[in-house]
Amino acid sequence: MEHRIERIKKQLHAQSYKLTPQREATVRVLLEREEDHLSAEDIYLLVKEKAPEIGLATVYRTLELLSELKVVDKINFGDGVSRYDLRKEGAAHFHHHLVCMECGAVEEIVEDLLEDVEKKIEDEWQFQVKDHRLTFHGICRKCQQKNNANN
Amino acid sequence: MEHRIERIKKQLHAQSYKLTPQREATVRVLLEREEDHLSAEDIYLLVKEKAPEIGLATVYRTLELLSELKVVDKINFGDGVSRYDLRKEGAAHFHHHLVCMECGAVEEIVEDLLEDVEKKIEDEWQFQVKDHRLTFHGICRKCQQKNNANN
DNA sequence: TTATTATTTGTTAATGATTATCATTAGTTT
DNA sequence: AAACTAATGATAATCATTAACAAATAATAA
Ligand SMILES: [Mn+2]
Ligand SMILES: [Mn+2]
Ligand SMILES: [Zn+2]
Ligand SMILES: [Zn+2]
Repeated sequence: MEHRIERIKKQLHAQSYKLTPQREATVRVLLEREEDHLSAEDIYLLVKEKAPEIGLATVYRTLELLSELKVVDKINFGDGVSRYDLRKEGAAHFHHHLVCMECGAVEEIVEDLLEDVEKKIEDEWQFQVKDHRLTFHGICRKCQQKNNANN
Repeated sequence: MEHRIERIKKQLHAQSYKLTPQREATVRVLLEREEDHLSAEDIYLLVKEKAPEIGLATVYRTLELLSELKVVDKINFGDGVSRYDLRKEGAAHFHHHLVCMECGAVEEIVEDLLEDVEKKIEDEWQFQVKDHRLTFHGICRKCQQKNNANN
């Protein structure tokens, strides 16, 4: 944890930004809830527990900044809000998601499944891939079992 | 064109919805601009040229309805608006996109590049895939050439 | 140190996309 | 025609995000 904060601090300094207490508190929340996919509002409420004086705009600003630094990725699952997702340490590409259409659960896939596809895109479409977004919509394991039980 | 409208009409009737003049005008705009990725507002302005009396809310309602019927897919490229994209006729899955980070151009890939990946997801994650969203972010052919010329 | 300048923050107001409300219209069924 | 239902258009409401701006904080110069 401290290790990752140190690294983010360095990334900020490299662009001559500072790791202010507000920014640190925000990063800590993101680290603590790494599995989740929190909205700005969610994050704001959690940061408030650590730093009650923080303002919502600061959280938005921090998340924007962390997006620029590619510390977080901003995603949209189609409900009306943006969600912020910590990049896996050292990952070149954004990880994938499995979204259950029944229960809404979101599972992460860290393994990069798109290497072959990207090669194809670069070769056949002459498009130079920098990053990707991949989400599967379907039925999660739990819901499949639940459905089978009720039949 | 007429053929596709007929088919959409049948899909609507199958759920006992009607193809009203407003809905038809909206569908016609979507067909005429099939390559594009229009926002609700964009579509509203285009429909107004055919049917000036139409209201914005009706356009939203129609797009919502067409989404339910899977005639269109609602997507979000990260600017603040939802965009609506006609499904390719008979396609089981949503097509892919290449978004240029420099000029913003959006290219479509109709070929399904994810069959192997989906098989893997189903086998190794026990997740039953119904659909997917795949977008690549990078540099389009044109911008690559432009960049090379300037070096 | 003190004065000056640049960053960052919190509060608040503004914006802009989407949704809800509701009276009106069009279409169907008796 | 009367009664009922579905769909529409105008408008107001909602809600996430951004902008504005004065106050606080940190960095730098004098
Ligand atoms: Mn994730
Ligand atoms: Mn498309
Ligand atoms: Zn589920
Ligand atoms: Zn380009």
